[in-house]
Amino acid sequence: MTGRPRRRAIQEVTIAHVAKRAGVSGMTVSRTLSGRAPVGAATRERVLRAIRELRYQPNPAARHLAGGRAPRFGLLYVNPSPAYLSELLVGALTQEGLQLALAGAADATGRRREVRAMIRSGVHAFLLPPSVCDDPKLLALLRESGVRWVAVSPAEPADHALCVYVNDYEAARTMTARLVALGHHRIGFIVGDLAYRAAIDRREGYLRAMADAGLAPGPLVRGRFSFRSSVAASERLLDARPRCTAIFASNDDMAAGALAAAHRRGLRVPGDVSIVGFDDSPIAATMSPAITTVRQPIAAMARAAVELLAQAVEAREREAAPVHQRFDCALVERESSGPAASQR
Amino acid sequence: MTGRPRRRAIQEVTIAHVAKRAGVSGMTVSRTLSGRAPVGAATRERVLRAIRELRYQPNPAARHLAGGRAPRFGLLYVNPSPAYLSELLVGALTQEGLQLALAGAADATGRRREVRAMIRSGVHAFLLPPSVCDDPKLLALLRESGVRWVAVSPAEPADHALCVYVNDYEAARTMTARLVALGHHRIGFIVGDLAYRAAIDRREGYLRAMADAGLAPGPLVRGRFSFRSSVAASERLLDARPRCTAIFASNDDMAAGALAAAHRRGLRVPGDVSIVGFDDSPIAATMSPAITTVRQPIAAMARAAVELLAQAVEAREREAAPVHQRFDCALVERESSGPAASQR
DNA sequence: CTGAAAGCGCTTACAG
DNA sequence: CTGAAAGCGCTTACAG
Repeated sequence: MTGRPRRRAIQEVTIAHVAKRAGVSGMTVSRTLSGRAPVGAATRERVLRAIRELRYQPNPAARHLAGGRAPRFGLLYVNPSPAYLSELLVGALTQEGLQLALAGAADATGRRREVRAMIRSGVHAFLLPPSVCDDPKLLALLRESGVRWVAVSPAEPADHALCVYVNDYEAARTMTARLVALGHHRIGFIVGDLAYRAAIDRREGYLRAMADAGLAPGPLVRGRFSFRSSVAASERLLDARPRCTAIFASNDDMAAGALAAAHRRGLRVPGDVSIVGFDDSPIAATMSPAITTVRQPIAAMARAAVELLAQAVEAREREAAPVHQRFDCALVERESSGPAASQR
Repeated sequence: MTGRPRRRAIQEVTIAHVAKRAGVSGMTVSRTLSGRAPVGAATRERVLRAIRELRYQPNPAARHLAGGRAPRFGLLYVNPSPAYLSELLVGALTQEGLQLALAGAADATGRRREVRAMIRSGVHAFLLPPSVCDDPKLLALLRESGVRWVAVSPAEPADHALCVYVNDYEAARTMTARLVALGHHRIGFIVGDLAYRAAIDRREGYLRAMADAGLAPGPLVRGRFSFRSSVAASERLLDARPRCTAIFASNDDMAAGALAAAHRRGLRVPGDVSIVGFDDSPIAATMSPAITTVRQPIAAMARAAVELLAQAVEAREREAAPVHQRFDCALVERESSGPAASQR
């Protein structure tokens, strides 16, 4: 007689069920799944079929405990835009079974304290979004602790063994070229906060495209990435003569500010002036007219970042080969841009 | 001699270290931590001290495996605002060691498929944000599967054993009363999409406050929660005579639309007309003037939701006592509201 | 009030 | 190419 089980299962189908059905040991199932050791072709087939038939799904907690795989990752965030954070999280959490510990201390000291606590509780690796990944003290702490990290859009890719980032330069160049193709010759540019690499790269991309088109760069004014900073800057831009037929703002908040400024001046968008932004933040689709902008593949970057990290942790080498993965942006053409007035 | 360990530890300090230092068994440490069984006061003290001295942090994966605690939760999302989703995630992930599986299928059928897969992989319970929690077929599936869920701001709280929601009615009443206190007697209202309970409750709260103040409800116009829908509606509101001195929009996107309409009409905000919204979405702080609005404690609700769910799962009863937890909103006064013109 | 044993589901050595 | 054993860190029965 079977004594009643001393413990109740937490999962209906385990590796043991699969093994039994395939007529092999649990080991072989594990190996088939991981691909980390040779398995005979016929055996492999039987195992895979059993997995399919039973709809087996491995238990991440058990994997974590047994092998230090299915790692627990930490994500530190500092006051990012909510849209950015949510895309980052959605992208990262796509990884099946990933355990993510979040920390968002306000100051750098608190952040280091949280990191220490996370490491003690078994966090294997960290995902560092912009600005967090540029804190040298934090990086030093991670280095000492022998813990891995991947930087997302860092200021200085060279500081990191693993990083994913976006080609701001190329995207700004493409956007500018698109405006030129629409017949715009005088294109104003609103610079962002030059403390960020992205602001610099976007400006460079714009300048390159203007030079390539044989055009004089339109007036450049300085914003601080905020709606408010942009309104005044945009009014200066709109008052300059000859007037710009297009304005390229370094982010969407500033593009929205330019839109407001244009409305105050009684200008139609895009009839009198085209306005474009960067980031595809929620405000871009919300405004009326909806703003043409550049979309970063944030979720894809987060997914790739998690993937890189998982591989690095699995490899278990002290110094993995550095990987710097660059992602391309996409133009999102909406209503705020159109042919230059002279072309209509 | 000590043979080299056959396996490397994945954690520096485990429950065994704590037990040894406190001179007790691992069991006693576990009991001290869980509070699920009596432990002598003196023993308890020693254990707690050892935990502090060694900075012990329990391993969530081991807990999950051993007890079915530290549960794995699923979060289904459907196209929410990114700000809402990120706050929800941040709030939920506050729970130490929580494993969260995300799914965001576009259609209801895909969603049910994802839910089935998650259940098979050991997800214990689900967090259902608005609109997902109002899908009867999905609820039926969860019910059949014997799985728990908590609804966040459902249309019909009565459909759920566990839910957290916000007091939209009360918040709208408070906001309206605040405008009245600022001297506004003619307050226009932009209704949202009445398919949502929130839209209805906000309107009712507004009407209640006007009645309480002995004021005739100002013109009510209909929007669809979008910026665009609001611009035309607001222009009608602003053209009505006697003119409103304040406009209360049922969400921030519509308040931003009202702001744009006021600017087009050459009206100053809040000099000529006050404009307020609801939600404290990113656009509210971005616009200039920054929009006065109502802030929902989304992260706190998510935290509470996870807590409720964890308790329900732990209790392991088929039918836990229903808990409907209501949260209060906070007024966020920014620049877009001020005293009525007549009061200045 | 406290503990020795068994087990959660998986993977890593170690053998064949 | 395959498997029996041990173990990851914790908790749940079962005894005292």
